[in-house]
Amino acid sequence: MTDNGDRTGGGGTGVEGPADTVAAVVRQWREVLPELDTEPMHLIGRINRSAALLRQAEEAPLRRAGLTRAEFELLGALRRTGRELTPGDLARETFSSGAAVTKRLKQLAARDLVDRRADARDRRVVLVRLTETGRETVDAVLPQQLSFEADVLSGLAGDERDRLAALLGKLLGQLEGRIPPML
Amino acid sequence: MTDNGDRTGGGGTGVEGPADTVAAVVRQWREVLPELDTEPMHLIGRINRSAALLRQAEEAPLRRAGLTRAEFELLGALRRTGRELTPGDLARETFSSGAAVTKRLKQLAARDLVDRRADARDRRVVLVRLTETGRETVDAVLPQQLSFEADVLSGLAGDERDRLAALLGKLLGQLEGRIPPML
DNA sequence: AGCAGGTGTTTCACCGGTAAAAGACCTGCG
DNA sequence: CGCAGGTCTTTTACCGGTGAAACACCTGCT
Repeated sequence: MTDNGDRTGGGGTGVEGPADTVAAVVRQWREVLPELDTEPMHLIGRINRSAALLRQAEEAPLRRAGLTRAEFELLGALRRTGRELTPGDLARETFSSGAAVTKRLKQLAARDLVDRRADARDRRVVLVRLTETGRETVDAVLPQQLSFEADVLSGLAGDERDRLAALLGKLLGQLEGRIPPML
Repeated sequence: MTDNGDRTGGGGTGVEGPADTVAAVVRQWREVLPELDTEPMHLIGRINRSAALLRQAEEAPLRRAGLTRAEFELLGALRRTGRELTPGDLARETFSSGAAVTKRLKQLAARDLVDRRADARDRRVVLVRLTETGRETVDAVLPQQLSFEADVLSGLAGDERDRLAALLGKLLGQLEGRIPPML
């Protein structure tokens, strides 16, 4: 029982919330299909769009370092766990297929950013670790990412950020609980 | 399997915030690079992860309709504007390259979901519109998407949703203002 | 009129991702 | 022991996306 979908309520045009792209899209849908409850779009559309813009913006520092986002996530997983990981681990950490990981590892190894060695106990298993340059690369790029992120987020007050993070955490909890086929 | 599964023992103190994936990742970074300001990660990591999970979850109804997400967005743009659009328009609406739009249009036209005709005034431009079946397809899928979205969002109280949407709108405003190289 | 330069669309060559099969190896059970 | 079945990684075949070039067409200037 979602509460009444039509929250135009006050009838006022103009005194709307944010004038972002998503709001415009939702408005179009409402005009064409007024019987639909378009409320969820505001939230989910904004999440998707924010994510897309953030990714795109963060591409810049990565390109400078000659890295793909996916490659960086792989290196990041190695860096933050501080251990050697197997390709399988990395696939799980980065939410991508094993095949993709293999391909990336091949390239990263060719550029001497990671190192692969066979596991002694189980020769099916490969152990991947950062090389010195790999570690340096991550440590050089990450602060740039973070400072960019902090910059973007500076448009929100500290407590707004906190509330936003908390609410997203709650939502994410729902999502991760609901869709847990993997992991 | 990685025999050293001692992640249980390591982090025993449980009274943390949301127990989502992002929190765990941030915690790892903080341990390895304590001097970094990892605050932004909470927010941006959650946005990215939520977006990824949402996309993945919404893939299901789309597959049932035999559509890709990108194809659906293209059809959706046509549906919600209610007009004929050119490939260029569609590229801008769906934030993808012209080449991608051309490819998708070819497939959608082959399946008789869209219709292309040359513009009379300017024979360079193509006008794309939904066919009857195209319209029906969108109108059948969209409510499923929305009801799924409403379902996911039902974990949040109404005012939480509103605040979340408002905060994201503010953030999105910043982003769209900051990165406007395109559009 | 004719052409230089601009715009809209498509084609081309390539890149990275995936699912499924193949390959290599372990392990437990008869 | 020896092999059937499972696990981990890589290979294969293909798919969709992109940037840049090609193509087709318009328009303004001389």
